[in-house]
Amino acid sequence: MIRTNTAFLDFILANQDRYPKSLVQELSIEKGHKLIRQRSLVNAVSIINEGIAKCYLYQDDGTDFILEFFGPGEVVGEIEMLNNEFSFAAVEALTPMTVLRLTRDRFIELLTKDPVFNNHVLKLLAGKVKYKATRFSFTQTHTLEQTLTKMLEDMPDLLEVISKKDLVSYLGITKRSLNRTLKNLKEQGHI
Amino acid sequence: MIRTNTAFLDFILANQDRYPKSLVQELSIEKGHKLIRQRSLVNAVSIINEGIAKCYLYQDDGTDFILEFFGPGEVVGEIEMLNNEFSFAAVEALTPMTVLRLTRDRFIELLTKDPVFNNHVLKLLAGKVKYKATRFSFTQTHTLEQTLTKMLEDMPDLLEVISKKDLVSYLGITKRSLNRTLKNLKEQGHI
DNA sequence: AAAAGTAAAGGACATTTGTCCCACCAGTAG
DNA sequence: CTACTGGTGGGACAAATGTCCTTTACTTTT
Repeated sequence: MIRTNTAFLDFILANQDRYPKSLVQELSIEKGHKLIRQRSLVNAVSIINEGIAKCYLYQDDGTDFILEFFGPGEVVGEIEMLNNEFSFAAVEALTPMTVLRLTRDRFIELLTKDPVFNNHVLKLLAGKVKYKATRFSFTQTHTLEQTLTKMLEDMPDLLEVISKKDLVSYLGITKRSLNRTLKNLKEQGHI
Repeated sequence: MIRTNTAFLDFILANQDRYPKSLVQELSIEKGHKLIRQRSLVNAVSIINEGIAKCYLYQDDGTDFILEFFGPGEVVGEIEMLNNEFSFAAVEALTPMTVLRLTRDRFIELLTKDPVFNNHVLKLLAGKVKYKATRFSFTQTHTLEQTLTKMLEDMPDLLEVISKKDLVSYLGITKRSLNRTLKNLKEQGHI
């Protein structure tokens, strides 16, 4: 549920000496800081080194919808870079983070000149497609109780790591529904 | 709602002479035929030239969930190819189709040797991510009536092109709910 | 045209989820 | 200490959606 990509992070870290500091900049991000704002220009790609971020959309009606939780190795901003469009989602640090940041030019350069880097980006995009597809399919065709049960099986410490507020946004439901369902699961002994 | 990618199709068609027939094979597909089966090996990438296909997941409980409708220029099988995994979704022709098919090796070769081809694939994946993200966010945070209203605004001939059965799978709802909501929209004069 | 078979529409009720609101508790400013 | 604040949990009811089954409409057959 918190997505990671150690293969890519390892690759980047292993090659960091080949990428001068000025081009792959290591940054610390405070909790709550936005790596990307919605509907803004994105001019850098960030690879998460440490920490967790949420990637979410906010709708006209004020509700947030969290698409993914990003952990180490996940990449942020590449979609906007490729599409040459304003960001369609926002990304915000849920914990203190460190990220490796590539400028737009450097990202494009690596993409065209380093086939291994290019392949990592292709795979990572394919992974995002697959993740969204399976997650939304499941969420859409199962009740909240079924979805929550599965999430808690996959990640027993879910409720310690992700705030209820964020969980609510991730599932696209209300606080009330989450509380009610958690209560049911407890009464049934599933938690 | 039916996704297309004319830029990519134009590029492929314009370069077809450079790609020998044996390597970019043009195929006719009958309505109902599956371009990809779920949980199977995929050894070719298909670019849709004409016709419409549905890309869907089937779950354990027997329900289908349609992820996207693909039209001309959309690409099928590239995700499995990149991830080197069995297919996670199925793709089936809704109309008679023609597709341009690349073998695995040819796809990899173009990806590594043709930067323009590579860039098209990157963009196309980024587009799929964005499409899924915005669509699911909307569906999850709006009622069926709101979602249907928007779909009918975007595509007034929706009900003529897509069967109710497929619409139900696309929205992850039941036939009953669709009928009820359509009836309401008619009574309100929105259709 | 009548009968039979099949798919689509919808009524009645059940379940799931949302809305509104209140009670409770911890922190903290006055 | 008191009063205010923000966050959390949950009761009561409303709305949305699903399940089950009947009715309608439309083919096909005879």
